[in-house]
Amino acid sequence: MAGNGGRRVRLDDVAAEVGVSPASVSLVLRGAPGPSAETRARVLDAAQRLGYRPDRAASLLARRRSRLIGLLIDVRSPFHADVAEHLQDAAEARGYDLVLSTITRSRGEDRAVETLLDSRCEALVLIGPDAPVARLSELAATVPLVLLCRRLDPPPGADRPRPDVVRTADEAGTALAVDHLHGLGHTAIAYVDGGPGTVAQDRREGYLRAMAARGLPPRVLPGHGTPSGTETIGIRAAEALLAEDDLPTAVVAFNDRTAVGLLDALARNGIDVPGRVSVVGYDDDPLARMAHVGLTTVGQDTAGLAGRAVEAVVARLDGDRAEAGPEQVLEPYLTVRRTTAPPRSS
Amino acid sequence: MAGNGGRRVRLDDVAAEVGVSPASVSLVLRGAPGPSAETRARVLDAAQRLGYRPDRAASLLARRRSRLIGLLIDVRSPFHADVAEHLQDAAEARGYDLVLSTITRSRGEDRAVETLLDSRCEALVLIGPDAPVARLSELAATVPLVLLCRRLDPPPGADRPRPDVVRTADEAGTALAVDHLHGLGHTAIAYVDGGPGTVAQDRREGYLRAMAARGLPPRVLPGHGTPSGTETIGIRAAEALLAEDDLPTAVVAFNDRTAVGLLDALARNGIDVPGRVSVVGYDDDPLARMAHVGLTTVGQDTAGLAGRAVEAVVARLDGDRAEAGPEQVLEPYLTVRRTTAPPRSS
DNA sequence: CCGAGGTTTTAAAGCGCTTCAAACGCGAGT
DNA sequence: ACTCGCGTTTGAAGCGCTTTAAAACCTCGG
Repeated sequence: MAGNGGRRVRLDDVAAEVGVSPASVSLVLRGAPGPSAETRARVLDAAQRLGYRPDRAASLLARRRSRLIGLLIDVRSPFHADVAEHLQDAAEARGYDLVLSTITRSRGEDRAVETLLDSRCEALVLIGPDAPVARLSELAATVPLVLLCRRLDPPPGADRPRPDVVRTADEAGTALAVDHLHGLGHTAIAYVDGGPGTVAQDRREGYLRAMAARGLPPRVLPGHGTPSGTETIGIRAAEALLAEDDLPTAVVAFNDRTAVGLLDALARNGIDVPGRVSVVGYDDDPLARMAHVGLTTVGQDTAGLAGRAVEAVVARLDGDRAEAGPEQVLEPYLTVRRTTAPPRSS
Repeated sequence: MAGNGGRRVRLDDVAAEVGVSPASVSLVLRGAPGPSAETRARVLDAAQRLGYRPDRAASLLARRRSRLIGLLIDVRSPFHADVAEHLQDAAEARGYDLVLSTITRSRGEDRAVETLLDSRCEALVLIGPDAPVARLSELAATVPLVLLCRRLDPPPGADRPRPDVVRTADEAGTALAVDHLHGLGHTAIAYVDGGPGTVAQDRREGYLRAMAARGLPPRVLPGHGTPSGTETIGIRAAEALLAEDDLPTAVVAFNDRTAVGLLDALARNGIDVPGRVSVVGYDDDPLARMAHVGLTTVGQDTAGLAGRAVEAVVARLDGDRAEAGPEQVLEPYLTVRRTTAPPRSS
């Protein structure tokens, strides 16, 4: 539209065009009450005609409140991307905006968080951060903080500031997987672990408890030595299983990526899935949904997680809650695809 | 550090603490020349002690130039993430900062670009945008624009504003793949196409020309009907190949994801790779690098692309170039992994 | 002891927008 | 006619930082 050669259109330009004060224009453009219907129409028209676009920096600076929520994600994770999208929507619905900052090889969590703080965020949402509890508690003292998909363990002293926590019941997730397999008739169900980290802990714990509850012998394949939750772990696990020549009829993996590694190694060795071995993953990664993978997996309610996170933020910011609310724990769900079936009728 | 209960520390607070003017503090903090060594030290110390963090919005607003480059990416693409990281570094080295905006399901290219414009970006870099040439040309009239990995075809009229273009020679990429396979002794080399789009066009063209140059009969498997460049295309292609019972000894895929689909479908049907069929992908996706995939693939010089893009931006912004420079075309390179081998000797 | 010439420091004017108290009309009430 | 209240508009004071022109200070040679 504006094929003008010069400067960018400012609020004042619009005001001048219409013949009202900048104040009125500002009110109209933000839908604030006050201006009459006629003024509204004229301002809106002029703004449109001139191709006016408000300057975010200026607006941000002038506003008393920024209504900005900072989100820390790892841009490489599809799960994070998914949550981010839902957060975006949920925040918008509550009149907030999202600023996101991603961690990269050359940019750790701390730096990314600093960026967010510098951007006038009123609250922070961190998805599965690695930072130690002490650091998180310290941060929570500075700014309302929500931890997504990460327990706070061990909890900081009762007098220490404490972030809100929204997460999935990961214990229940692996239990769900065991349930499903047991329901199909499996009894020899192994588990591929995902390394340290609270999430991996919970999932393993859930598996162990579910097995115990059914009187089944657990079998955990260690997941250390490689980056947590990667394909490599799955490959190693498959190799270990094959070497021992003692295949279970089903395997639950910590993670979809790990499950995919497992799947691939099994295929290479001519082990039919789900004919000979059933496999269940965790995360409902796009990877799992890929047509040729069709991995049965445990999914998390990303929309729900996002919604709760925003609610927690709003409760602190708009409500009067100064303290963290109770931990919010959502239930995972099982998506059955093509990698699970009853054990071979021997 | 700052366990203070109150407001955030401002520039003035630091100034007051040290006993100098805010102006001096500003100068010191930005490393501008002027302040004496002693003042520097005292200011730095105070800033540190008070835990001062400059407010980006305010700083941005006050600065004459924003020195901000807007980057449009699709957060789901690992390739984009990779480029973004290099761009970050390259920009920083030139004294620029990156603002990134991602396209999502509910947020098209246009909206994402608007966000960038609202953020005071002085220039925009778009990675493989879908927008039509006319729209891009229009945008280029508003702000210096760099197109990454996307030809401008057909070129807008000579009098129309024109973005800079930095891309990989995709024709050369598939030619490289054909070279490699032919060098190994393959002559029956098929190609799995990737749908419409300039990139897919170039790659197909490169394949066809390379085959023709060697007097080999081309064989293109169509890639339409499904989202461009996905696993599904590869699976369909494999099925088509198997149905015809006329397997080539090698296949070049438009894309790594497509190649992976192909690989998987072949494995399911007991076709050994690379024993019976060699496969080459394109993109050097993390997917391809996964240990159990080991896909031979054509890679792009992401660091180079990023560097050129930033150079183009700087040339327009700091240099005096008002017009777009010549199109920059970088050479792709081949990474040989485990999916290619000489054809079965027979 | 003065002023030139250089180095440091600072006052003050914004950047483009929001906000809030105050001003302004205008018909109703007295 | 005069005040009151109400819906609408606006002047002006910032938001926290940068920047520039000018002031203040210093060192020296004359």
